[in-house]
Amino acid sequence: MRFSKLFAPTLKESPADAEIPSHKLLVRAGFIRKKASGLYDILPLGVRVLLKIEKIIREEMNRAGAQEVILPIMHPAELWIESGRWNAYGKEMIKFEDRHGRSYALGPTAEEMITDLVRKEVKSYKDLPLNLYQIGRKFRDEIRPRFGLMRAREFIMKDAYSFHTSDEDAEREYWNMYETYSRIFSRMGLKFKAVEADTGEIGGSFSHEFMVIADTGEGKLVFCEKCGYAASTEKAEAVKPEVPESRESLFKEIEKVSTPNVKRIEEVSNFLNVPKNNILKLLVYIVDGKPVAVAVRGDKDVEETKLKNAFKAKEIRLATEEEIEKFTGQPKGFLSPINLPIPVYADYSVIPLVNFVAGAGEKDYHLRNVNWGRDFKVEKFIDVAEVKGGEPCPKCGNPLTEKRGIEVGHIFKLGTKYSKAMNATFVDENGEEKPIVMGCYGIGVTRVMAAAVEQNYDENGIVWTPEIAPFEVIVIPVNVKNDEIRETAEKIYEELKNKGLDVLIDDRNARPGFKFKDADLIGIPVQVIVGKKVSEGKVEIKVRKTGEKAEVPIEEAASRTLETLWELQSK
RNA sequence: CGGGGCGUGGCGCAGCCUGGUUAGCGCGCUUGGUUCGGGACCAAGAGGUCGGGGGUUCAAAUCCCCCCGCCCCGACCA
Repeated sequence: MRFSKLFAPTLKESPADAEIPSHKLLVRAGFIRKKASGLYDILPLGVRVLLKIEKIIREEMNRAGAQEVILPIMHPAELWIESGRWNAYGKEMIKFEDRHGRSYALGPTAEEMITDLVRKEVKSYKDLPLNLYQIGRKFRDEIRPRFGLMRAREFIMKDAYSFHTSDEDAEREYWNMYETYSRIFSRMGLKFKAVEADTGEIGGSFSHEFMVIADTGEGKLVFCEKCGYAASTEKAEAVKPEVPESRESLFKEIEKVSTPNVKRIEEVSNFLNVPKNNILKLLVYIVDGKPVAVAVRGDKDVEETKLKNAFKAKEIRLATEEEIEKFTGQPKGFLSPINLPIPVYADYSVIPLVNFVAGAGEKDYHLRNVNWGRDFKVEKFIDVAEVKGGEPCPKCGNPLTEKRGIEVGHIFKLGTKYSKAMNATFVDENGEEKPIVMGCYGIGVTRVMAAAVEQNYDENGIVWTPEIAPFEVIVIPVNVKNDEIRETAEKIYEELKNKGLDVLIDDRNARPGFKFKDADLIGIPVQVIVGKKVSEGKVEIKVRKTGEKAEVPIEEAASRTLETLWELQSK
């Protein structure tokens, strides 16, 4: 490809509406343009990267035995009504009608569509197992699209669905996909972690998220360097503490203290000079319409996904101030677990607490030396606090490491949720009709592109790994008006193309500095710079990532470039 | 949905508070020339319904109201 013909409008300045590096750089370097909130034009450079990402995905999915299909983006409403998700999926789904008044949705995911296909065509155990995937656009009307490609309303996803005669076989495929995903992200040169995850809207029994480690990630994860345990904080389990021996003997008398206008844990801690971890934080949640009190240690945060799961609830939310007063008869900010008219569920972190501070149930007062069991009843101890770095690993006890990550892949073992709802069955060896057991597996293709940038950039621009770079090499003649330089560059360009590389030649009549800036910004991994030293028979090979330069004889330029790429890939 | 911010040539911004001639600046673009190893310089140009609508006023980019778009924070610590 010749740069003079390439539609890659680069910008000197970052767009005003971009916040995170991947968004700024992808726009600046001419990979994407915003069309509207959460909607992006993808320009040729962006398409090149996406195609490379898709190529790796296809190769690995095919190798794993999956087969590609293309399903409509327009989903008939009936299927979603049948699965019960037409309303359950909610406002995130874009719905519309055709001229006949028939309802459709723009597919946010395709369990219904694929299950419909398979239930019609698959009748016997002999047709199973089956793993079908597609790579295409998905639509989700996000509450708040943000961070460029990271959370867009239209995006490209690879979604795969597998079908099995048994739970065991579905599990086998689950791990097959786990391995496949690991290979996919490794091949892309990304630093990632597979973490145990919540199953969320999709449902199913267990799942893993593949997270690309990056500070700007929306997700948090913890992992154990020792035993390999890794989980999303939406899922990570806390170690259940022992009830302290003879704790009753330590109990002191409750003492009521005046705490005028002191509400927040931070304020209480300072005012009473008590560490946050000896204060009870009491929250009122509305769990599927019913109020419950949730107690956690003062220095902990409630992880709402864990809470939702602990109650097997459909919907949970914090109570409003009015609701709190209505259901508890106590003022917000001074809630006491004592004599609460609603049940108190306590997080594991409350178990070891003795003589702690809690609200007094009346304005401007707290209590010291409160003890669960003696002063109030705990309905049940549940694990609902967010696990943080430094806390013990639930598997081996080693302190956990905490990182932020971008979810680029998610695999689920679905079980029979959809096959039962949609009556997708097969006949087994004994002539018995059974529901098909399913799994599903997604990769956010456009998000991978953003995540890759988020993980690989510097002050000069993007630094692509060779595997997904839009071009593997750029040949830069520093002055195209100099015949010797131009001709040498053209020769090397042809040679590199003949070696099968994706190569760009910057044949623009521009100053060298201008070309260097663009090459760095776009992030092409290897630059072959053809300058004045051609007269001495030499050109320069520069590695974008490290800035290392090597002078090589013209004849070796192509082979040395190839070697350089090899080295970059093996790292 | 709640809160905050922004909207001025293609891009990034100033001007607005305190209304007053031709609405500025940098980048980019066009033409000519000089340059040519880290986003050159000189000269001459083109390009704007100041997001939209309504209002106040002799006069509105500027003040008021409504709407639209975009961004950020939040929808959590009782």
